[in-house]
Amino acid sequence: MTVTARDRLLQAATEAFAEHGYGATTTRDIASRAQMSPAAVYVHHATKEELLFAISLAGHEDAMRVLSAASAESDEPIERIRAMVRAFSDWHARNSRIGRVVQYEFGALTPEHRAVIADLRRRMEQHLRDALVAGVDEGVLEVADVRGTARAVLSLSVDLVRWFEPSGAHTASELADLHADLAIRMVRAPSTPV
Amino acid sequence: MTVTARDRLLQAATEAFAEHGYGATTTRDIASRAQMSPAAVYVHHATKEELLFAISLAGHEDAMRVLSAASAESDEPIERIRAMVRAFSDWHARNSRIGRVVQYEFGALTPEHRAVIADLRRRMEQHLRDALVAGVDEGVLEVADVRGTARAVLSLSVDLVRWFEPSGAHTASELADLHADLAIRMVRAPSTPV
DNA sequence: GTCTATAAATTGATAGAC
DNA sequence: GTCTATCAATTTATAGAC
Repeated sequence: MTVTARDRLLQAATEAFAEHGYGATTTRDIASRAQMSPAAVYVHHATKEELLFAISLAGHEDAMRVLSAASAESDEPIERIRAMVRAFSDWHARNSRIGRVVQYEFGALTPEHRAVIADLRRRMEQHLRDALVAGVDEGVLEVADVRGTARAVLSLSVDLVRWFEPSGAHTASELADLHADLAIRMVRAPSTPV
Repeated sequence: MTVTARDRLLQAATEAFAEHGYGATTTRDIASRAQMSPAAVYVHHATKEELLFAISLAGHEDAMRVLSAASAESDEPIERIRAMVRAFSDWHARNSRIGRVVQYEFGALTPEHRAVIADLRRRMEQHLRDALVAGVDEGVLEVADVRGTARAVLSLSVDLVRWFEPSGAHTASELADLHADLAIRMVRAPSTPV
């Protein structure tokens, strides 16, 4: 895999956006991080917003891919949800800078781009809701408010991008395992054996 | 309570920072929202960052006050934690724009101001950790990782500022009750009666 | 404490050479 | 596809009148 100028540019923009936010990031800062001139940025993307959209779309698609793969690991609701939360937290921890752009810069997208991303988000949330409903139907989960609980479970995974540091108290794996455990405790029917 | 120009300014800046982020907000935008000239902003605060610090400090102190008050409601660990999570989620839902500035613009502060805010945050987290440890000692809670679980419980309350809308599917009260319930399920010892 | 006017620097994006 | 140079607009912040 050759690292192209376009790759360097996306990497540089991701770091800059994650560090200062989209609006506060200058194209000169991006260019400097990617070791190119300010003008070279515009060879690859017409506007700064198009750069953001490319990063946000790829990030959302990768997160969705990871969530779907985890969902397919098991047919049993508890193990399925455990795998989904573990994978989602793990992804956000290992890709915390992309995650920050993905989660915090949604409002900076154009209305057209925002609609594309909103659809991806809806599908991710629906994926988790489906798993919760299946578990309730099988009687192994007890979830009074599926919509709110799905949001809460996702909050657990997503919010870590706000503070996670690889050098911190937990590795990505440790945090993912902890979150998976906590999520299961949030939704498991009391009668279910551990 | 008279609404002073300074109040209008803080209110305007909070809304602008929450909507576009600190870096992307212009002093002209703030002035226009507060119905004053661009120059009038500088009568009340020397720099844009001082405005941010004033908002962030007041927000953190108010959240801390709410958390402490809730903690004092009960001596029993489960009810204490239920009250703390309910109050913290409720505050973030009812003050979601202040919450967004408080949570997302930490990095935009000067190192000196950042240190002040970091200390307040440490104390809030410690407050919740103390309640968890007390519950474990009394045998009503089962928490393998106090530090990680405290963070996770706070994530539940904090992350809602990213998406909460008063016109949405849940009111602030409903969401706060749900989060309090979910948090208790995360930490309660299985043997404890509901 | 408010305004108008403006300084001084920085911004996103483009022109044109190589 | 990269660069240097630059435009036109916008930025934070200030000067000075009222």
